[in-house]
Amino acid sequence: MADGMSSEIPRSSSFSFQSSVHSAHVLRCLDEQRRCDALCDLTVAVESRSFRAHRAVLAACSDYFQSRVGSHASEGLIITLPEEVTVKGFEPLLQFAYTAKLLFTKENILEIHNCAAVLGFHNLDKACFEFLIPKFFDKSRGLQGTQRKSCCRQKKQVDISVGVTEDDDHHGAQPGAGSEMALPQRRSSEIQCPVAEMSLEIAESHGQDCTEMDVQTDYALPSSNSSALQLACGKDRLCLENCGPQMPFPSPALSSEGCASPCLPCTGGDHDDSSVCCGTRTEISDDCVSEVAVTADCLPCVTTSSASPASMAFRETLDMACSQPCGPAPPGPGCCPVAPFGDLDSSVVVGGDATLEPTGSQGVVDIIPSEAALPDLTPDKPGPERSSVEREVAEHLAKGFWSDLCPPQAEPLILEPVAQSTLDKTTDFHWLKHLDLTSSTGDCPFLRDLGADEVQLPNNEQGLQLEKSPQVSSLNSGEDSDFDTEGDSEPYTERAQEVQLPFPAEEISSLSRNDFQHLLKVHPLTREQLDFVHDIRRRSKNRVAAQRCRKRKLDCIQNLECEINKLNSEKQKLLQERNQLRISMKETLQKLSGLCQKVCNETGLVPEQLQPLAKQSALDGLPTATAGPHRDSPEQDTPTGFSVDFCADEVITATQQPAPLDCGTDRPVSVATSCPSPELCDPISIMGICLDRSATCVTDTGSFTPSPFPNFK
DNA sequence: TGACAATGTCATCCC
DNA sequence: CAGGGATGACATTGT
Repeated sequence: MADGMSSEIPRSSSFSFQSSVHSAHVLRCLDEQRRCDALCDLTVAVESRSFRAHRAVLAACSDYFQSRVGSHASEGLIITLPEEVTVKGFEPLLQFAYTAKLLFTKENILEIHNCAAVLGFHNLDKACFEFLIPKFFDKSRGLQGTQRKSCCRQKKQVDISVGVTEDDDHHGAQPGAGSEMALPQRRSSEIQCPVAEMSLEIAESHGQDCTEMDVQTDYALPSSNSSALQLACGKDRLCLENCGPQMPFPSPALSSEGCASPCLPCTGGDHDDSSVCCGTRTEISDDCVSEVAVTADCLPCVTTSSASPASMAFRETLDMACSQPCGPAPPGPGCCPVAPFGDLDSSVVVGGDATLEPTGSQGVVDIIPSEAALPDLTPDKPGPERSSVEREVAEHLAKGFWSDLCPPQAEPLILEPVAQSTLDKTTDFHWLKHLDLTSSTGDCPFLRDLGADEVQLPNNEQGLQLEKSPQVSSLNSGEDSDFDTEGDSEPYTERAQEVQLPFPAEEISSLSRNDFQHLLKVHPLTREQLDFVHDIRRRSKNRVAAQRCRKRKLDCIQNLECEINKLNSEKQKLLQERNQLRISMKETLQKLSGLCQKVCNETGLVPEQLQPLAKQSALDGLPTATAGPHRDSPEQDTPTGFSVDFCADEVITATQQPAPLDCGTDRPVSVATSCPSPELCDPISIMGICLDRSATCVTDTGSFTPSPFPNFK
């Protein structure tokens, strides 16, 4: 059985991990390097100032630098920018290049725009300036209208956030549009702008539609968040990346044709649903911050693809939210004000139900998994091809996944306590509690063990689910089948009619204990009725318990099989390691033999003259040297009682026959003091003996026996 | 028609 | 002590 399982383990599975926070981390590191002038290979001279930077970064952001640095290879390249480029305009652009954040004021926006145009800065011109500048200098709207409200009034700079600005505009324009409904949104914006300077956050890849957004909606310019755009693009797959701490909801303006930015290639999003086992690409996508794509050749089908109901439901909800009339209507849940770019950490609770709930004021998208969607994550049957490898990969990826969400080096998020607590939950797999792991996750190789071992529901919660959840599980679904199945329902029904139960028989098993007792109190029953009711309830409960028990048993068996596979693979590894060590030891021995021979030749010593050395060394360093007959080779016994146990081929023999080798006192290693044969008297052979003994001891016992010839190592 | 798996039920133990 | 969960054993049913 175990062998069968073992043989079914995909031997050549390939996996890929894609982290979208990586790019942000790299960018952050580059920015730090720039600030420290580390690894900077370019000096940009602007007016009277000079800026150190990395040419690769600037070349990647600017056509101008691309053309200027492309042909230069010198380290100390200095580029003097044209006169029309000013420090006031260039500095924010440089910062943008390293942070994707553009800090600007009304005073320097034009200069920035000018510099960006001259330098050919990507993703800025059409993306923002065509949108921002008219807003700044549009008399009808005016800067006053764009100023933030209470939350950001203390800012020294003119703080412009497109989303918030328009949000405020909106509030101002339609004060009567349900102030109560708008209140949470306003609170949200208050929460989300505690930063000293509000920066316009431009996603590098979703640029060119700000104007459209301007036309269609003024709410939420998604922060530097291409993922939201990708989501909103209505592409076939969920590909959310680089969400900020508060995931701005995709603007309806961007939800369809408005997204000009190419969605990043989401790995494996094109495959169909979870119907194929071999070659299936399994994705674990956080839908917001990072994406973990597991490509396994033969993993069982646990594919959360775009076609799965879970993700479909997710997207449907998003679409629905996107289609909300965010423009003139009061801001809906999806219309979050722009969030500080911050770090690419996540406060997004990921799940399957795709109900995007702004949890209070923090604007966190809280996606609660749904029991209805969950079964899609699980194959119908537990496949025998599950292995510990899968589990390990899943756990590893899950760990990396969440660690990606919460990189330890990240700056602390500015979150409401609620948001933080939500985040805390995410880091602890608590979100999985929302999944009905107690029932059917055993079918899911990626969730089964989490559900079984790590995500044990609290007792009360579990009991709640078992007793009250309408979608309790496949196990409890049996309760429903009590009265539906042909075998049981009719006798129950008939019997219920016979005893004239005053309440439906279904209630007997579906009610909790207290409710059941209350029911019995409310309805005075005869003895016959009471027996019948208790019988039904007992059998129903027992039926469910039996199902649970069987499932547990199966899970236990599978876990044990996984354990067997794991141990087998470990054993194979160790055997390979041992063989390699033996081979290397033999090579070392051969080299040593050559060296000894060389020593003999050069010094003119005969091998016998090296015997005292060998003897002394053996006595000093070889603890197993004993004087006694060799039990395996008595023919090698010497008159003095010393024997030489040496067989140069033993290494190879041991390699071919992995039977345990004796080491230590069982096989006394002795050194000849007299030479029964020239071969045994060869010092090289003697050293070889010792080394071989030493090697045997190391490989077989795991303990290291010091070589009697340390100088020859 | 027998083998096998799934499921229901009962008895029993334990909490 | 009653109620309920867990589990082994057996019976039944469907494939």
